[in-house]
Amino acid sequence: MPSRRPERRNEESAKAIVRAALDLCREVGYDKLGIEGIAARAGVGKNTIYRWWPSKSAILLDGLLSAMTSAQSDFPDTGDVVADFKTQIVAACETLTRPDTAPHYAALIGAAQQDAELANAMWERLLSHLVAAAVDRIRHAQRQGQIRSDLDPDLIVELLYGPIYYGWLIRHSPPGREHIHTTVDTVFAGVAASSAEARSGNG
Amino acid sequence: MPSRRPERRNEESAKAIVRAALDLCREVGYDKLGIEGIAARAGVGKNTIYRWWPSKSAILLDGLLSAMTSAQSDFPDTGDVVADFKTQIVAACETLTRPDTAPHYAALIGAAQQDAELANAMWERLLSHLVAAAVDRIRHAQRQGQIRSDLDPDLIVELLYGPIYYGWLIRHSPPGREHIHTTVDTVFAGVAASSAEARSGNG
Amino acid sequence: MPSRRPERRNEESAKAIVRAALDLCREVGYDKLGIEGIAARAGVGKNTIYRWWPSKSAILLDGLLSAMTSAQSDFPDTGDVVADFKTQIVAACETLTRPDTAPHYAALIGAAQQDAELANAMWERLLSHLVAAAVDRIRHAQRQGQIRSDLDPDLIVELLYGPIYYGWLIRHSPPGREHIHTTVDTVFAGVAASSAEARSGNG
Amino acid sequence: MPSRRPERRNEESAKAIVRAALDLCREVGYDKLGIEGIAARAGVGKNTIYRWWPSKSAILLDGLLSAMTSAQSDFPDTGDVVADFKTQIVAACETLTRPDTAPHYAALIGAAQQDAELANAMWERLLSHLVAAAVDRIRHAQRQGQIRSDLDPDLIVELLYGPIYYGWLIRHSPPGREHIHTTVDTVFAGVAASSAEARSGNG
DNA sequence: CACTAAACGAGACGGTACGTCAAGTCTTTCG
DNA sequence: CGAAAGACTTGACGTACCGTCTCGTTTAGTG
Repeated sequence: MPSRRPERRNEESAKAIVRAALDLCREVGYDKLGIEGIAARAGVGKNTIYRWWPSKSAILLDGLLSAMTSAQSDFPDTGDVVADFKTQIVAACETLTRPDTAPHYAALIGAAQQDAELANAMWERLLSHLVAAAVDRIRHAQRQGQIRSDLDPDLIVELLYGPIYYGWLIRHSPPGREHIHTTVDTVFAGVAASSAEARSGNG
Repeated sequence: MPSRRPERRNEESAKAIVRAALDLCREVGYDKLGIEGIAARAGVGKNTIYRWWPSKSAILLDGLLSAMTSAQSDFPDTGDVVADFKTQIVAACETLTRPDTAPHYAALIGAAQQDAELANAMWERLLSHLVAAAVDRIRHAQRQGQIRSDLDPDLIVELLYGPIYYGWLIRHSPPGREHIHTTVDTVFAGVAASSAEARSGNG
Repeated sequence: MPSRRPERRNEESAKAIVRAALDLCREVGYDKLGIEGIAARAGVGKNTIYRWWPSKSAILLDGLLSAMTSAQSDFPDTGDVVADFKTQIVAACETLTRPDTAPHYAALIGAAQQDAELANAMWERLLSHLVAAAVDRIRHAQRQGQIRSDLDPDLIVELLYGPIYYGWLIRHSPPGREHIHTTVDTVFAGVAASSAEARSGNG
Repeated sequence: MPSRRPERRNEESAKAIVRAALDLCREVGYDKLGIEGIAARAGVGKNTIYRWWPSKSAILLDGLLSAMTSAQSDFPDTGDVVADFKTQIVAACETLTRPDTAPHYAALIGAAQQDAELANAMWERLLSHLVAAAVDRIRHAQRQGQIRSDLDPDLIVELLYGPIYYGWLIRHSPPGREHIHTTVDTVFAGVAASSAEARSGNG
């Protein structure tokens, strides 16, 4: 979705555009964010934007990514899977609370409901790495006997992250450290190997 | 949000407007849905729309509500809380899959990320009843000793519904019956009273 | 070309648009005249212009016509055809010299070289009446024996007006009264009935 | 207006540019003719055009001149001034009818109404020679007693060419041989020395 | 039953932003 | 080092909707 054409492109302009988009989005809101406003703020022609990005959401996605360079792929592995996930989720949830990422991320998730291409790009560039790392960590814990091995690691990721996103997107309450810890604890109580005898059939 | 003014209002036009909005939204997508299009399709003047609704999302919310008259407040209580939630969530998730509700609901959730008033209206009119009923059912199970009583019922609702919404909104995979059952089973394994000895919160 | 749709139209806006077009054309020139400028100057939305006129030239044509309400169809007939044409041509040539008509008329003639529809509209609304009146006057003089009756009246009109327009459009010298009189005298010397013996064959 | 800078200039490119301009003007019309289109068609960078010409009209003027190398300065002088002018005007009017010159010439005359520099260049490079030659021929005829010597030769040129241009630019009818001959005959009837007794100026 | 007042369809209005296009300038790259 | 290629800022284009505002025309509901 970004820089499809690797040819001679003014990186200064590109940065100014992404910066203007991020700032304006925070100031006026995603709905009132427009290409003209971004161009004016960035001191750039509209064409220069249209030349390199197909839509305002693509610009914001670029901006969001560059604001999220931390805690990406280095999933902690201390041996204690529960503690590791607490650490990781708390870190990941910064994106949902920091004022320079939260509104943009929420807006993009909202827009992605209407834009399959954006949804795909977000998955590819924003989430797939994190989810893959989490799945790996879970598999590792399963091999170590810490987690029931009959459960799909993807399901466990959903159980862990789902409540956070649900609270954030539907209930509009940003996730706090306490809340995350309780959630992770409760989920792991259900997936821990020690409770392998838990009812696994359906009713 | 709707019919705040109880004065003489043409119910035929109102129905035509809501119907036109629902149909057009499915046909052209929420983004390209516009008041002019709705008015034209409904054979109605634009003023008639603006007189009774403040925005396209308000119209869609009215339409979505009237398409969701089923399975609202009658939460089952068979004594088996796990089975009851499976039943209820499967029913509730129809909204996330039926083609006459899913796109509108997703669009509204997306739009609500930018519109606090809409978010509030959706909570009030769409979700609060369901969540309250679920909370009640959980409290009942807690009193019966089926669920650990040290857990906030709201948290449990999040654990149950969160993964579903996460899968739907973020991963864009509609929830299936199997998936729901597994999710509910796994969550209840963690919240069941029998696993009360599970670690309930370390640092 | 103007007001094709007679429906409810704001005449105040229409007047403001035509006035703004005339004024701006004089101030910045026809080439730099644009719909946006006219709209801004007239305090009007662009749509209101596009609704009633297809192009800037159509607006100017309307404006030019309303500035030329004088000396239209009342061709003088004093019995002296030469004097009558002097009177009439001098009057008609005001359009080519008055600062509130000359630049617009020149611009429209220029634009008409690239726009057959405009050319047609100008002929129909601007010139055909005048030419028809002149032809009538010539026919009358022919019946009275003042002008050779073997000559096409249209040719005589060309001989009379052609040099004026040529001087104006090609040589860019505005026609003066003396010049017009000399031209008319010289042409009538060639078409007068008294010189009927003039060589009429070709070489 | 053209090649002011005599430095190393690629004559192949120059020719390609002029050719492209002429062709494109005929194909898409003067209004839609643009520098970008010319550059693309000529396989040339835009800068190469801007380096040597200030505007599209300057390119077309160059092109038009090179397409009019015939019948320029060699005004016939057979002794019969009427026949000579018939010959000359018919030749000159080829420019107004040939499909490789007529549209460009009309476009340039139209554009010159808005561009004094272009108007000047056209007079200097296109017309002044022809008019000077015609004036010379008329002076010669006056000295020979064929034409009234009290008339300004310039006026006679206007009388001869004016009707042609008027018919072409205003009435949009290309000049035909018959029409030219009749016009010339009638004009000369008025200016011939034999009709010197014609009224030469009353009030 | 006429009268009045509103809600209605229609759509013109002043605006704003869209995405496209070309202008003329500037920079990079190649022959 | 001139020229091709083309990215750049600028700004107008014509379109599409916005939300507001008349218009006449129904249509209730009241006097």
